[in-house]
Amino acid sequence: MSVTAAILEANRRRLTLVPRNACAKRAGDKVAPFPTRCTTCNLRELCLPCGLAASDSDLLGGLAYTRKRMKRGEFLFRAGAGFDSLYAIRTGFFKSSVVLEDGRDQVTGFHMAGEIMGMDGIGTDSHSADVLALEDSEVCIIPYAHLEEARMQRQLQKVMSRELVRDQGVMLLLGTMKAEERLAAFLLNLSQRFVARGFSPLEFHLRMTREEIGSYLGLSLETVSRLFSRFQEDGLIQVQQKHIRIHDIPGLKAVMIHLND
Amino acid sequence: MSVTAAILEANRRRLTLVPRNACAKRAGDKVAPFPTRCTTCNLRELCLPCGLAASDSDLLGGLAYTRKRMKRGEFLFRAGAGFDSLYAIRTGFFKSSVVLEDGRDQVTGFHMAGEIMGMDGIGTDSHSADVLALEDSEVCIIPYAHLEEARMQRQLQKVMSRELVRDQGVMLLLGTMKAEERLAAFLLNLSQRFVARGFSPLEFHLRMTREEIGSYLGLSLETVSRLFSRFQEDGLIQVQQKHIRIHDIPGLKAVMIHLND
DNA sequence: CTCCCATATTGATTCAAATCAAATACGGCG
DNA sequence: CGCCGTATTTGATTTGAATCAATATGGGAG
Repeated sequence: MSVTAAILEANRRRLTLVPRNACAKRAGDKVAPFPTRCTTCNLRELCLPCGLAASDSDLLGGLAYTRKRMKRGEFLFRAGAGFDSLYAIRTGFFKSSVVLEDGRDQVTGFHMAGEIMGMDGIGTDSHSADVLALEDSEVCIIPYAHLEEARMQRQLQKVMSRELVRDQGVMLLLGTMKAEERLAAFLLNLSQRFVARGFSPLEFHLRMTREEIGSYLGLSLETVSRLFSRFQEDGLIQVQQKHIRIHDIPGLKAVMIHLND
Repeated sequence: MSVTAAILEANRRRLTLVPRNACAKRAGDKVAPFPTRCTTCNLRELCLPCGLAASDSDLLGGLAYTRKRMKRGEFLFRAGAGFDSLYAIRTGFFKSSVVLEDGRDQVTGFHMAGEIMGMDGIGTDSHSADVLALEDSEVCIIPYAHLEEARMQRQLQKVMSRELVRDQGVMLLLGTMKAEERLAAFLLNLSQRFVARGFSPLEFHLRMTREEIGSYLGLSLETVSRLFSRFQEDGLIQVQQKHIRIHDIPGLKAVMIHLND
């Protein structure tokens, strides 16, 4: 696989794993009254890639987890909070970000259904980033202590490894790409992630603001806005506020890898 | 812990884990004739953080691994190569990098004694980055398939999680910091990693070129060179080619978090 | 020991993107 | 339904860093 393709693929592959058996319910708020069983989850396809798919249905059969509903604008966890659990997104959209003392912050990722969040907490037993719901969402709570099954451990390592590869892609983007290349890469990445979830790859709603896109891409919000306008003028996309329609995927790829010299 | 401190700490904590028992020797080249035992390794302190330290000495006792010597300029592995093993650095210095089609490349990390490399390969069974020895080095080969012990699995997850946190720090650096802040953060990070290994935090030799530093920091080599000169004029450091002497740690921290407005 | 090539420094100029500054458009709420 | 605050677009200007260019320095090969 080419490196560019690898970057594009990275997010699509950031798939989910499932927890070991039913979790203890967490103290208090907004959790589902009963655990949800993995066998009836409509994210099964996305949630059980590679190793844990068909061949391990015996394991799958016994799995269930506690859900938690989140309102838009609510934090799943904050940097510094203690680490207990991983979170698999059932529905919704999240952003993660880290903050510097002086207030500058950097969006480090956007997350959608089937993806795992919270792995930053494993190493130090506390989270290093904030995670915020960008729309009303629902997550599965996967207590880390309950991940004992060896197949689960391996699966988690795969997910974490892919996250490392995805981060390499972001570093490449931030370190070597020009503004227009960054935005093109961003749109292509979103497109691939949507199609992997059964949504149209050519038409979707952005859940984040221009400012959040800019933060993620290391650009000012004005630059993001201008680039959307320019891409539209060039016939690559159609933009109306947060609604995006992609007209020319090859054209965006050409912008991204700078073939348009 | 503050975010800035977290960034600085991230690399220091990127510590090693040990493999499960003696590994089969690999076909052919430059490996040590006999496996090296963990109990006699002088990186033990660095290699066995947290959970696997004193309390797990029973596990430690049985551990040994195959070593491999590397010459400066040699690749440990290339992007696309199949994944078998993780590598713990015994001695030496490495850089990892990813390459885009058009030749642009990005240094994604520098690695020194006690750190683990190769975790990018776990997710897809093939490596996504190149890893190159920047000086004559020696690594321990840790076949991934041999990591069965649950404590080892947990330990690996901790190491990978810290790598994720470290990457967040790099994204913050690339996404929000100005050139001088990036170089200050880089020097402070190196300083902390050296001191954790028993070297002076105030005086060290850079193993990488200005171009490699620039690539890692998302800057041109000329900018890196100019900033070294400016830091020297400002009395923060003393530079003579690759030899660095730090004179003012607080000053560098002030540059990094932009307190000098 | 000396030559040679890669590496590093420094200067001049250009350029991409940030910042500063309005104006406009939405979306949520009373 | 209209108001208000937030988000977005667009324009003007500044600026930080890249690029282009010319030396200088040093380490390694022979």
